Amino acid sequence: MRARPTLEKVAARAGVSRATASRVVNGSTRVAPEIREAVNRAVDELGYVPNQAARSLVTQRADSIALVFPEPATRVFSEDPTFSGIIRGVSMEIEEADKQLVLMLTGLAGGYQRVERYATNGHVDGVIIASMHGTDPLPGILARRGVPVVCSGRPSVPSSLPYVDMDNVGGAERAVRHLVEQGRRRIATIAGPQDMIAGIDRLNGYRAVLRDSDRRSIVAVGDFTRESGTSAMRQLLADDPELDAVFVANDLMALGALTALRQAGRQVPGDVAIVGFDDIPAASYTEPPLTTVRQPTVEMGRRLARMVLDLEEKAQVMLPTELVVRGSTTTP
Amino acid sequence: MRARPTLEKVAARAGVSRATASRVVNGSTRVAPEIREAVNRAVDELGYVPNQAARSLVTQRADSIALVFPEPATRVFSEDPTFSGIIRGVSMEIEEADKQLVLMLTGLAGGYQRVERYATNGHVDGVIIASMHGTDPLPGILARRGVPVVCSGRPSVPSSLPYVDMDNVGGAERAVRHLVEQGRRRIATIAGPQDMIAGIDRLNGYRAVLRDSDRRSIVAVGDFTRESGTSAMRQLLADDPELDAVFVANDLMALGALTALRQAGRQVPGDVAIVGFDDIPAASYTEPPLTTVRQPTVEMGRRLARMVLDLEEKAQVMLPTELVVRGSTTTP
DNA sequence: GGGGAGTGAGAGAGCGCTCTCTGGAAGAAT
DNA sequence: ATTCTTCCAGAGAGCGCTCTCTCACTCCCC
Repeated sequence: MRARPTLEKVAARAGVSRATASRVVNGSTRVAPEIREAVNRAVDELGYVPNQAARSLVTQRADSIALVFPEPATRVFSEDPTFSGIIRGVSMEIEEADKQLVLMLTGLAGGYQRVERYATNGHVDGVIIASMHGTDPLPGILARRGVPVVCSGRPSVPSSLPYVDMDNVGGAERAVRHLVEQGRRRIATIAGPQDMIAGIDRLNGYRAVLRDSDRRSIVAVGDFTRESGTSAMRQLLADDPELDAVFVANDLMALGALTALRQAGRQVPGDVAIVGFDDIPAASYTEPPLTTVRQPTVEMGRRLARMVLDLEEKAQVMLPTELVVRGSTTTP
Repeated sequence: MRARPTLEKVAARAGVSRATASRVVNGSTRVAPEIREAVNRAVDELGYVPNQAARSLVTQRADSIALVFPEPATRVFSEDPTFSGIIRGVSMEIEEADKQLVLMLTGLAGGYQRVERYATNGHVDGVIIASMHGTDPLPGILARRGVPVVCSGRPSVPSSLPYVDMDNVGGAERAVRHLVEQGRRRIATIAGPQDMIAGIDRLNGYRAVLRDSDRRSIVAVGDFTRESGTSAMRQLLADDPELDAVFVANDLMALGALTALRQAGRQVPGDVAIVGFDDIPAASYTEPPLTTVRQPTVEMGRRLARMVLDLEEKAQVMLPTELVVRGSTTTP
């Protein structure tokens, strides 16, 4: 491998000074066309690529941003495309801005310190935290340290930190209202973990609609895994065998609930209608296909990236969710 | 935000030279205990974190490695946990080595150039390419440029580049042999794309066993998506209504095939036995649960990372796969 | 024609760090 | 007591780049 050429070499070859070569490489307009031309030719001939470390050292910018996934998230990772959607969205924007994406899956122990150290030493220009738990201390720590931070999901304690959240409450309301409109009387819910904002909000949405429509709420709590959906559904059926609908706080649990309903001999949607949340690919392929609430995950990733890159103002943003009606709540 | 302290500041506070402070920070043993102590105290008090750019500039190392996913991979991403397994494995090793993971999802246009430029300018110490297509030119290009490269999956053109591959042939053979042992006579296959090494190898494994057991092969080709599994299955049923087993080259297509079989009124495993490949989570939850071939994806990620980090010798490695027998091929 | 404005290119000072080289002190060997 | 080792700390030279400052030159207007 030939040694990588330096700006010095390019300048020598083009017969100009290093400073001028730098100007051309960085696209300054204040360079005479013929000189610009000569430098560009030298760059091409030598295959020159700027050394990022040297550049970062003087500019104090890293041209890369970190995307942090706390451990609990990575576990769900495999079956839940929410995260891959966010990654895709973030990646697109980052790529467009010609920056780099550093992915950090914070391990079990010492994950925080690692991210904190990494983020505060000028490695990255900003951090996106795909935190599921609204009480995560990391965003606050980094913000205090002066690192630009944007969170996916609203922190559960009010703060001034920018975030991009999904309209979980609205989505849940629309889902439950849909069940009400279908004439369902006894509408239960399988809620998500109550230490995650998504879990809390979706339950709140459910409660709000039931209150307005004068029905009583029937609640079981799961942990967003398929298995927990199955056992929560069993519990609901035991608690209230007459229930005729269930709003499940995510699709994975809904898949589990579907299994429990089948085992219990309940027809879907005949006996029990079911709505999920997330619109994962599998939701289209269940029998019957699952009515669910779609989230703009890629868009979320894009917005997160644009904010942290300062391409748009850092703010507290709520993205709309959308009800996707399929066979699990209506007969064609 | 207070400015980040430099080594100079730490040295001044500890009353030593910058060189000595550097020695302590980098763990040299040739420093008197009391001085080491003093420096460490200064580091703590000041909250010093080394500036990576400056360090990279002089050491010529980047302390980070890139994980590249070509576009076709990212599309499957969402439903196929193979990639998240690899990411997890890579991430674990990288974290252990205290390096960073740069994730690059190469976009549609100009993805190669971008990765090439990025990797050859000293940004990263090595590149892991999660290439699905064995003909990908990127690994060769980078290797020629002197960048350490390791591929996931064997290149289809023989080369000396190191890779970590799954035993696709062996897995397919075991799967098909399992069908033979179950007394199945007419064993079809839904093959994967024949421009991907996994697709080719799995078909070869199928063919080898059929040849040995004196059966004729019945082949349809899909593209690893669920939909293609459905239509390939329909085609197979049309081609040979008497078939009593099908080996499907991945689970996603197997899920699709299951749908087609159900629609065609075939009992699984009564009329038709079915085996998939990958052991995605959904495979445990189909009705009946899917017999499939499990791949050590996390292990694959680890090995890839260890090789590119030079923690183990770069070689051409084949990881074993494992047949997981479930209800889609046997009745309890 | 002279002075000021404007423009383009070079010189050079660092950015924060590592690492070699040098020097001095202390202990071992003669 | 003197020389030789050994060991540890400091001095200083860069790593490759950006960016300010300076200077030379051209152009224009009065």
